[in-house]
Amino acid sequence: MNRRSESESAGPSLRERIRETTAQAILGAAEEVFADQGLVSAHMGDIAARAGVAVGTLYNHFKDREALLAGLLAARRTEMLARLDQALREAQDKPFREKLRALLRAKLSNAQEHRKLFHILWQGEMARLEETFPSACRMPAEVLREIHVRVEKVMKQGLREGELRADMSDLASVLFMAMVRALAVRAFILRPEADIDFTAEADRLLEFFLEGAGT
Amino acid sequence: MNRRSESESAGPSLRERIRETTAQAILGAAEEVFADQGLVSAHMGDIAARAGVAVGTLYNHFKDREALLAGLLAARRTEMLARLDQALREAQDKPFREKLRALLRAKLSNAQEHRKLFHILWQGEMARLEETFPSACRMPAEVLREIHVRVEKVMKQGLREGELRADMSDLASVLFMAMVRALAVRAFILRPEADIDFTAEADRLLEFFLEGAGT
Amino acid sequence: MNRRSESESAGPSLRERIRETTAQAILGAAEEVFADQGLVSAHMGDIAARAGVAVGTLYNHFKDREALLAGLLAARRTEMLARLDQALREAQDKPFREKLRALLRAKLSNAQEHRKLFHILWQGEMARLEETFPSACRMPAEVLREIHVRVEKVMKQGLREGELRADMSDLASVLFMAMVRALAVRAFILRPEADIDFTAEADRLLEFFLEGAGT
Amino acid sequence: MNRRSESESAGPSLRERIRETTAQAILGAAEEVFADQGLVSAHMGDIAARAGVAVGTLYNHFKDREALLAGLLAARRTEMLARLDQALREAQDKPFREKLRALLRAKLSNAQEHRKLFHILWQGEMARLEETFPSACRMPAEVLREIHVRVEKVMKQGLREGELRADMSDLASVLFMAMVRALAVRAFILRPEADIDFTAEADRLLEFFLEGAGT
DNA sequence: TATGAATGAGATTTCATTCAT
DNA sequence: CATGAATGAAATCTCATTCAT
Repeated sequence: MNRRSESESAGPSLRERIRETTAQAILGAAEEVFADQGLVSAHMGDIAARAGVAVGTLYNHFKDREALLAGLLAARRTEMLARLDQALREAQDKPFREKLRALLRAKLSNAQEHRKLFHILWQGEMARLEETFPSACRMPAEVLREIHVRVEKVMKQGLREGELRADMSDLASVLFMAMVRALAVRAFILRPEADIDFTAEADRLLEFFLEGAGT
Repeated sequence: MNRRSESESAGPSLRERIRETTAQAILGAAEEVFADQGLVSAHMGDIAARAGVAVGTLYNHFKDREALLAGLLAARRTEMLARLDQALREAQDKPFREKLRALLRAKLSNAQEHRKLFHILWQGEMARLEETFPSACRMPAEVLREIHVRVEKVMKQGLREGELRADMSDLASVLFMAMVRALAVRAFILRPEADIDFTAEADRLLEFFLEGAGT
Repeated sequence: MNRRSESESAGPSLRERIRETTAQAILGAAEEVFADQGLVSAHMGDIAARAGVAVGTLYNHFKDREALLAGLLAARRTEMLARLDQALREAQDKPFREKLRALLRAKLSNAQEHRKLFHILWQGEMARLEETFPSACRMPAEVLREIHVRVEKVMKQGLREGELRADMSDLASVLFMAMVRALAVRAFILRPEADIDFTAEADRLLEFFLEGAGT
Repeated sequence: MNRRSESESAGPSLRERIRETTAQAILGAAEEVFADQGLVSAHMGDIAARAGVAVGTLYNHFKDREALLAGLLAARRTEMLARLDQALREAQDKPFREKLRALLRAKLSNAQEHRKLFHILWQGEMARLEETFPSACRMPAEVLREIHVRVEKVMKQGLREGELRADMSDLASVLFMAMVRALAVRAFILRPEADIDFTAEADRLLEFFLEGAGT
């Protein structure tokens, strides 16, 4: 791969660091442009301009438009799942309710941080982009599934601990995620400028989920 | 809409009825193609072919691509709201719980019937299509708002009747709609072939909404 | 295919005739541009300009650049083979030498007429264009083979009539075609402006072929 | 070519020898890539990769893509003409027929050795690459002309010795070269894997050339 | 001198829209 | 009104060439 002898230090060469910086700049620009203009109207030229590089440079780092999107989604997905898993680890020995709260807060906090990309992710649940992005469009669904797996695991614990009704267990994860989605959409997309205290929101959501809206 | 008033007789002239038939055929084709290929990949040529007319004909009935989409959404929106309103009228004097159930069933039944368009509608909630469809893209949001208004009205009644907790009243409508959405997406989009008994689903959803998932 | 009722006459409609005219104009322009600028440097824009149409029009008639080249080659190939076959038919009962002369004259006359395309054809024998024109680049070789078949048939007759040496029979067709090629290249390509009497040339070539250059 | 004269010692300096080695490696790689992928599809990146250097290095040795091709052709042309001239020198006092045979064998042997480049050379006879390679594309024609000069000289001797017909003398060289080309194309390009005894082929070609195909 | 990432002009192709018939 | 061929702006991607390290 590289014939160059790593002269003395073990770390990456200067050139490699520059290359990595460019790649990150491109991903950052792609995140903004894809989110601002939508998956379809985001043009390579716009992304290049936002990243401050030439169009060709995009193609030095990503095979084509789809690979760029896929790279972006993959990078952010890794971050998000790491965040969720860390939250779960930290609440490892806590009871069901605490664990669910931890998961919820981690998700909302990550969603807020990447509110723009978040847009794309939830959108991908239904978008008909198989034609335009044969492979990248599958990732949102996969991400959702991976989140679902983690939620489901916590719900199982709730069942074991007798905190959850057995007759609703098949709906619990699905509806919980739907509620989270709704709050996030409302907070980060429909009112992006509002400064919402989502720890409080999270607690109310939890209560709603467990107790229901009835008296 | 109609540039010329019917010449002499009462009803619409033959010519106008033919015109109307063509327009309906175009809308039907548009619904299928927009839903099958997505809002972006649906091409005018495809729609014309599916409708069995020439492209030019599309432009005789709709100013441009966006007007066609807007026309489609407007037509279906009218149908849907009529359905909801009829259900509400029929349950006019019933208690909160019955009214909510009626609304829910009407919504799910309509969603199933137009599952394809439904796809577009929910998608439009977040899609970034302002560039591509400056005006049509606002309609999904408007439709959601109009549904919201009706749901909210029923929720108000629930509050008055003491069936709903006051401390969750601001979330009730939002989270209810989120749950409906989740069930509909699961039933009509993720498992389009499955034959689901959504009256039963509706009842479970109601119970979940009112009682919560906790024990 | 066409829903249109052929109103009265049996012939093609006006629209179809116009369409055909455009297609011919495009093929003509393609012939000139491909020949003038080479298979690779001939750009769709140039062809459209030469044909006096917009770029998009090219794509209404031919799927892509390669299909345009293929269409061009196919059209000319048909013409050429028809010419050769007609010449052979007219000389059907003549002796070997007359037949070969007829074939030779037909070939040279056709080559002169399409001297530009001729360029492409002979070039294709060796050009490495498999990448650029996966399918179209096979046609020149096929055309050569079809000419070869006809030449070979005449040579067989020469053998039967005792006019050809048996010990050279495997080389006869190949070398004959090589000579024809050389004369044509010299006459139509290297000296395109010269006005050469190729009936005389043809007779000398025949004599050379049969008697050799030696004394 | 060489910008600096050797510093002190007589032979070329080490640095110059290294430089020369790199240049040769580049030419070798260029020969393969140009021949394998064609004059147009051969990319600088491919050539650099095949040579085991970076793209930039190509430009340290050759001004641009065309200069690289020109350098390649020039190098091989020198080799080939040297080979022909040596063969002619060795047959200096031999009669016409022997000289022609010597020339023919030298040409075929060289063509076999550089069958790949050979491809390019013959192709260049007609390729329309003036646009792409304003100057390099003239070289194949020049090479052909230089070969022609040598063939013509031998033919003159044949005329003087009374071995050649005077009435065909203007065609003799052209048709002889055409025949050689045909055999070489057949042997080295259309059947590159076949192991052909081209000394025998050469003798048959000579006989055909002198005696003709007729009885 | 060697390196290889960045550059950007330019090529092909798509498709909403127009308009003569 | 229906038709469908023509239009051409706009998007993606390629690759020869440059130049800082």
